[in-house]
Amino acid sequence: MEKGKRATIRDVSNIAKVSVATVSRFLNSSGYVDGSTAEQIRKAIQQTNYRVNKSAKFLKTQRSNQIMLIEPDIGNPYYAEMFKTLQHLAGERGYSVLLYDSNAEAKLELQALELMEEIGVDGLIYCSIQNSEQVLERLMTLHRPIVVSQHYDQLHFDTLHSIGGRGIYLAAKHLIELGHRKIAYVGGPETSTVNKRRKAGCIAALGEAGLTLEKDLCFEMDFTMDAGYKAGMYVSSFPFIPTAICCANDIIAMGVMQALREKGLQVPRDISLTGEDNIGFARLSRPGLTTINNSGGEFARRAMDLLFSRISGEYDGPPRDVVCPRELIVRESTCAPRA
Amino acid sequence: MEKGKRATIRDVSNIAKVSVATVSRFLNSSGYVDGSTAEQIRKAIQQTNYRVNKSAKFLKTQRSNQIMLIEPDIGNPYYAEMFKTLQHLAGERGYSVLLYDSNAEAKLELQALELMEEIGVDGLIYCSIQNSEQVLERLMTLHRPIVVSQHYDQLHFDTLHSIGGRGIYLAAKHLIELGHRKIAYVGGPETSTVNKRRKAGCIAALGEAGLTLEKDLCFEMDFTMDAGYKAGMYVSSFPFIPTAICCANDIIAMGVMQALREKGLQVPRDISLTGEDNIGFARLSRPGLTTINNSGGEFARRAMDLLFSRISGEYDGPPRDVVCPRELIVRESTCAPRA
DNA sequence: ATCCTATGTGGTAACGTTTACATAAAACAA
DNA sequence: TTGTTTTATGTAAACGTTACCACATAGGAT
Repeated sequence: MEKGKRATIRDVSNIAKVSVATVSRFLNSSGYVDGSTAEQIRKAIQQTNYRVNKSAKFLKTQRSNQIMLIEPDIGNPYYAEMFKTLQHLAGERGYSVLLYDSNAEAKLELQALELMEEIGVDGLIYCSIQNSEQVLERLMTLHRPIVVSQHYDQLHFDTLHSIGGRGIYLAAKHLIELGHRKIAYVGGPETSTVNKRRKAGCIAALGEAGLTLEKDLCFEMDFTMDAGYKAGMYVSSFPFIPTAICCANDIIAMGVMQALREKGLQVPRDISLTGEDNIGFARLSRPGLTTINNSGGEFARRAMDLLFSRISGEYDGPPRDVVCPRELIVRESTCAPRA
Repeated sequence: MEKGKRATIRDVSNIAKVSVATVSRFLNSSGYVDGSTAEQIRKAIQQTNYRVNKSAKFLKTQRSNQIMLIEPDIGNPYYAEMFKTLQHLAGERGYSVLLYDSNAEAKLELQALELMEEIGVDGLIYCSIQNSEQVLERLMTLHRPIVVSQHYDQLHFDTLHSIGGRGIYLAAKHLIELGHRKIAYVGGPETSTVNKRRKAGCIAALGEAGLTLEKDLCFEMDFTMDAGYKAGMYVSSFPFIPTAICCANDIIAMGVMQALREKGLQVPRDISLTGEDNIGFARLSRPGLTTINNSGGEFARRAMDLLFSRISGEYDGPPRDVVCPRELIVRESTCAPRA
């Protein structure tokens, strides 16, 4: 073995005085290898500091033992938790996770898919807040297991809509049951499918109570704290402010809360506030934010199950549509409106 | 080409009626290829939906065009920003970034290094808040460009200590200049090198003013919001509370702020508060947090420069030690103490 | 006419694995 | 004994690239 160069299986086999095939069998526990031989090989590996070359292995086996996660913003604690859990679970099965942050841009999503093909990952978990036709088409040409975080009427892949309208529906319903009638909605970009669904959830809850979402109480901007802050500043300058605000996620709600506080409005006395995602900051904020438990970790677990049942070949049927259950977490940011 | 299988360079060459060598030259712009031939190849690629197989390419070239980022907590916005910037910059040079979240555990860091060798990444950016001898040793056996986020007295790798004691020093100095004399420190785990440096920075500033860090005003727990919250609850129950608290990072400060608020103490009127990192939440909190600008993006940019100068072979000298400049950002969470 | 250089193309040996397939000894059954 | 199964090992052909080498043609310069 040359100095400075990486040891190969051949180096090991030479030192252990066996064939490469035997070393390979030893490494993969695939086939017979004698105890004393194994000991020789172990020594040789130790001595050479040998590590398998994954690329060569993949080339032969066509299994990369990698999965890819595409998500729009790793700065969002929801996705950070998802990634961490995913990495952990994948690790247990000998897989690693390739994270691609799409910044919510379709162009970058497409780039990620290119990369994925070139690398030959075994599966994909695709989370997006928009809905690019082009991406969808590309996804279909990928002949690999895929889990998508959105529901499609015509199912092509396994879907897991942890991000649907159900959560906001529950939150809005909670507000209505508390007695609120004038409720605002602060969501993400109008074009975002996630936003559409969440808004629809809000409207549905209002509808059941014979209420409507007033046009000037519906803010569709961005899934960020900044956007929430702006919406909060805006709405609190109205002559007749709503008694409650239903936000499409927690960080928007944090922004809104900030703005209200600056305007001298108290949550929940003057105005009730709800979020969705149950991120750490929501729990520790003051008042604690009433929100929807939408755990990135829980999503990761279910997505992993779906993905691996396909990768392992255990399941090979039609696309499945799994709904991530959700529950309302009532904290101090909501109460009955003042009479 | 078989149906359902991935197209190879051979499929392309067959359809375009040229040799694989020519196709390879075309793909890599390495060598002559006639205009009309190029057109044929282009068509064939289109038709077969061909994508290069990175593993095979790597096997031959020994370049993976991947770099790895190891960091302790992607849930921390500082690291999230670092990753995003890194992915962006790397993408511009045709590289992709493999993120490994170590959860601040040495065991996982070692796993990451194993993976890195097996995959054969071209470079590593290693961020850690501890200092495992074992990891350090392992790093030295890796014959690849490495950038480390800590300063070592004996330099073995390029280092970039964006995370040093300088920031806290500036913050503490700021507090002292405002007139504070009784200052508390809330940091991370005692064993963490980062914590040690930051604490040292705090002590240094105090020392210059002839002050010391009182033992019962020094809290070393964790770099989390929860820990900050606990420390805040604790310190505010003292009979003589300090007039200022110097936190080792922003999320600790957020936790402290929460606790103080619950205890009825006003920031900064009753107590001044500083953080470090300048994360988004710090800017939007109320009052805005006085902090140290320690941008993950800036770190990423510098780390990338260091790493690529080595990967490209442009630089091959002794290890370099780069200091990330830092600046105090004064917001509303600090003011002079009440007389 | 001859030589040189620039242009264009193909053949093929690696790169480091895995995995039939072949071979052989040992263990066991009849 | 003989035949069968189990255990143990080696040989060599892929996997999809790249890059070195050889070769061929064309156009210019001498």
